[in-house]
Amino acid sequence: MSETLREEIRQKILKGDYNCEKELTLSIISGKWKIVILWHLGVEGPHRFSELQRLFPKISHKILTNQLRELIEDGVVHREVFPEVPPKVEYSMTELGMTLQPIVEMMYEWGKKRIKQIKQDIHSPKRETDN
Amino acid sequence: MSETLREEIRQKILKGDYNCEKELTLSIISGKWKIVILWHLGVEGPHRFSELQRLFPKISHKILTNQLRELIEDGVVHREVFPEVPPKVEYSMTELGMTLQPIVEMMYEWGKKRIKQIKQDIHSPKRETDN
DNA sequence: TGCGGAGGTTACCTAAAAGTTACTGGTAAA
DNA sequence: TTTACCAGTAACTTTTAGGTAACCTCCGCA
Repeated sequence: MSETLREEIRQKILKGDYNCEKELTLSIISGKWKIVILWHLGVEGPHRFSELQRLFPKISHKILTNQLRELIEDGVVHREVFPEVPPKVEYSMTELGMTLQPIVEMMYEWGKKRIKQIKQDIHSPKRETDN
Repeated sequence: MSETLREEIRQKILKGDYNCEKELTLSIISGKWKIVILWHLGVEGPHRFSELQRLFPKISHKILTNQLRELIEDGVVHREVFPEVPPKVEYSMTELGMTLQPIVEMMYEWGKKRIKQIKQDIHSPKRETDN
């Protein structure tokens, strides 16, 4: 069986531990590196492990594996091993994963705008009109 | 000064601790109860503290305060105290918060669809065609 | 024979998030 | 005069996510 969801999440669904369906979505993209990974795979196409490592120099080896595995278990990322001389493993978005892209995209846009605002607020004198 | 962002997040932005702007968005909605809170405030309008408590019986008093305060600090939720007999405090979405609604909505829709799929998968025999 | 590159695992540690419990203060109704 | 309601705070514990460092394998090559 190809897994489609982390067992832990499946349990939560069955037990009714989620207050609402959107928490499932959040469960899947929550993780310090997951949306960035999703974004790169979604926008730029497949990447191998070492490419991802280079993309995020601060992520540790283990954590990257970890984040990737969870994304795979949740069915949004696909892992393909090429039986080659030095092993080659490619990660790509699944069809399901691609359906997440619009959300990731919106989060990107929202964050970009918000950060712009914030930087402006920092550099311009604040008014004390509200509070 | 009315805060617009948790200090901790502001620091991350300034220090370049985010790999990407979308992580800011995630920082704001991440939290076990935040999107549900946002959803209710956004769709149903203002709620008082005790109403939210009744909405989510499993959340503890302190955690609810906590989640609300972070949402307030991040500028997406507004807190209004009515100086009344038994204290009354109302929480509502800010304008900024409302701009998050489409994202919350999409996450809701995505989660709903996905859970439907998963429940079907659980109840119907699986094919072993892939993997 | 022993190094290096690719991807992976394990044991362990730390920090942050979530949760519990018990307290505050004011008033209104029993 | 005691209880209940409403919102909040402080002290403390538990859980979980993230992170470090060391190890493994397979093969190819110097």
